[in-house]
Parts: sequence; structure tokens; C-alpha cells
Amino acid sequence: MQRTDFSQMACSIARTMDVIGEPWSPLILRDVYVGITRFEELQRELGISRKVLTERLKWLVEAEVLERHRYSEHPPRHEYRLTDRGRELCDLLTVMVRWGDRWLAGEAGPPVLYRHRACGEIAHVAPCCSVCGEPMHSTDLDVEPGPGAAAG
Amino acid sequence: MQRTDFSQMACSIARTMDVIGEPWSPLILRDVYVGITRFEELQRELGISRKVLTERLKWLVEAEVLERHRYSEHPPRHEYRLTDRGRELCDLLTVMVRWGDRWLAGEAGPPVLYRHRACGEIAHVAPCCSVCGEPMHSTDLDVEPGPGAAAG
DNA sequence: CAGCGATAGTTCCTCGAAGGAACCCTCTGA
DNA sequence: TCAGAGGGTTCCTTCGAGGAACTATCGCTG
Repeated sequence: MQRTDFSQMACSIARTMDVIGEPWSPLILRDVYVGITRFEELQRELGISRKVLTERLKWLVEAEVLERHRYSEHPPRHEYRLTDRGRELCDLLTVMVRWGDRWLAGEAGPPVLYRHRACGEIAHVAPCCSVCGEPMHSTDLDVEPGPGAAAG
Repeated sequence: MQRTDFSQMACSIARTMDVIGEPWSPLILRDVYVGITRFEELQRELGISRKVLTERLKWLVEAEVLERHRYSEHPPRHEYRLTDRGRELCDLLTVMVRWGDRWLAGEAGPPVLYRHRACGEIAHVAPCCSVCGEPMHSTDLDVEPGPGAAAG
């Protein structure tokens, strides 16, 4: 996709960006998430070039974020579905939404609102600590080498 | 940067990807976050082309995610710092890390561990509801049009 | 059974962005 | 006065994005 190979870097940000490191992929995932699952629909909705859409879908299927599912044999028809991996990527999308809403939405306000089914309220996502449950921001973290760190 | 203009779309994912929708920007932010703040350092650390680094830094400064700060008059020397906007983008990076750790780290395990300063434990970020505090995944959400939705 | 439309791509062409190497300028310290 | 670091800029090549046109299969309708 891009010239540099980010997938081999010892960094989970780089490896994630290797999968969705251009703007169309997250938008494709968003659309699949809301039920726009077919090639033609996606192309119309996004206004993406058919060529690029073909490439991205192939890439996302290879990355096991989407799967291509045949829903009709005659004629052969496909739809794209989120895998578990893909569904968890959508959590990342909700965090993107939050940042975009906060810093880029401007006067008009957020284009979309999210209602948390569990509590019934309009809400946004907040980053919390998996251990203690308290808010967890990048400024609250200390970084340490992990088992997969490059040999030093 | 890319040919299509994502900044004008009525979607906070698109607008966010307009800012960091290629792999280098998140890596630059990560480095600035951990204290690698100068052009030469960044270039060496990332292995990025000087030309592309120049472009990305300019772009991130324009997007008000970084600011260029002169720390020496004679000779003129600069460092790049995170703005508030940028610091909040780092929260997004921690979520990317989490996904990458989970799905792309493989046998070796995560390259980096994060210790939550508040509780002292190695932890990862978990998406929670800003209202009720319970876990909030993309599958727990209902989507509604917001004030900034395109006229329909 | 001819023609049309929907689905799902593929091919071709052009232009801009990525990568890399080389070059430039300023200032400092030996 | 010359090497070296900091911080870029310029130039060249190649690859990917975007867009338009083309292909192929099947179902429906007149």
C-alpha cells in the first residue's frame, strides 16, 4: 500500500497503521458496521474509486478484519462482514469519533450521536484502565519494554 | 496529502483520518510523546525520509496537534511539542496499541507495556461509557443523527 | 429471446505523493 | 578554518490514487 513496510516494526501503532493507515479503510469499516456491506453500496456511499475499493476490501479481508461472504449462488453475490478483529477495530473508530467530535466538529457539533444501550444515554467513549477502572489518559502512563520488544 | 479531501466530510472518523490518516503521523506523535522532539532525532529514530518528515511536521503543526518551539536563538533550534489536541490524540494511540497488541503482536507478545500511574499496575486501555462508566463497545451502541449531520 | 439493469469487478491512463540521495545554510567548538 | 550537528530543501524515480470506461453474469420484462 505504502512504500515503507510498517508491519515489521516492533510497535503496535505501526502495525495497526499498516492495516488501517490510510483514510478509506476506517470509513469502509464504519459503513460495514452500520450495515452497508456490498461493493456497489460502499462505492456509492463513499464516493471512492472502484479500483481503490477493490484493493482496500482485498487488503482488509487478508488482514482478517473483514470476511467476504457469498449470500447468493446464482447470481454470485457477496457481502463483507466484520470479523471479531474487525468488530474490535470499531472500538478504535469510536475513539476516533470522540476526538474528531471534540476538536474538528466546529460550530455545527458532532454529525452523529451514540446512545449506550446499557444505560440508554447519549454518551461518548472514555479511556479507562483495564485494572482499576479509573480514567486512563496517555499522560497517566509510564512506558516499559514488553516481551515483544526488539532485542536491545 | 491524499487526493480526496476528507476534512469536509460530515464524519468525525473521516476528519480525524484527514489529520492522521497515514502511518507516519501517529508514529511521530508517539515519538514526541516519549520525548523525541527534534527533527534529527525523529528522522533517525523513524527512518523516515527527511522530505516526508518535513511535510508531516508542517501538517501536524497546521492541524494544531504539534507546536514548533524554538529552544535556542543562537543557533536557531527547534523542538516539537504536543498541544492539548495532540495529547488527546495520544489517547487514541493507546487504543491503537491495545488493538495491535491483541491481534498483531503474535508469539512474542506486546513490544511495550503500560503502567497506569494511578494504580501502579500494568494495564491497557478499555473503552468505557462517559455517562455510566460501564464498558462500551461498538456493538453496544445505537447511532443517531447529531446536530452537525448533513441536511437530509 | 433481445434488451436493460443490478452486482461486482478489471483495465487503462494521468498525476501527485513517497522514498531516497544529494545539497544547502547557519552556527559552534577545536 | 574546518569538521560537524541541526534543520531543512531540491531533484529524481517509482508507485498508488482517482476517475472513466469496459467486462461479465444473471434475472426480469416486454
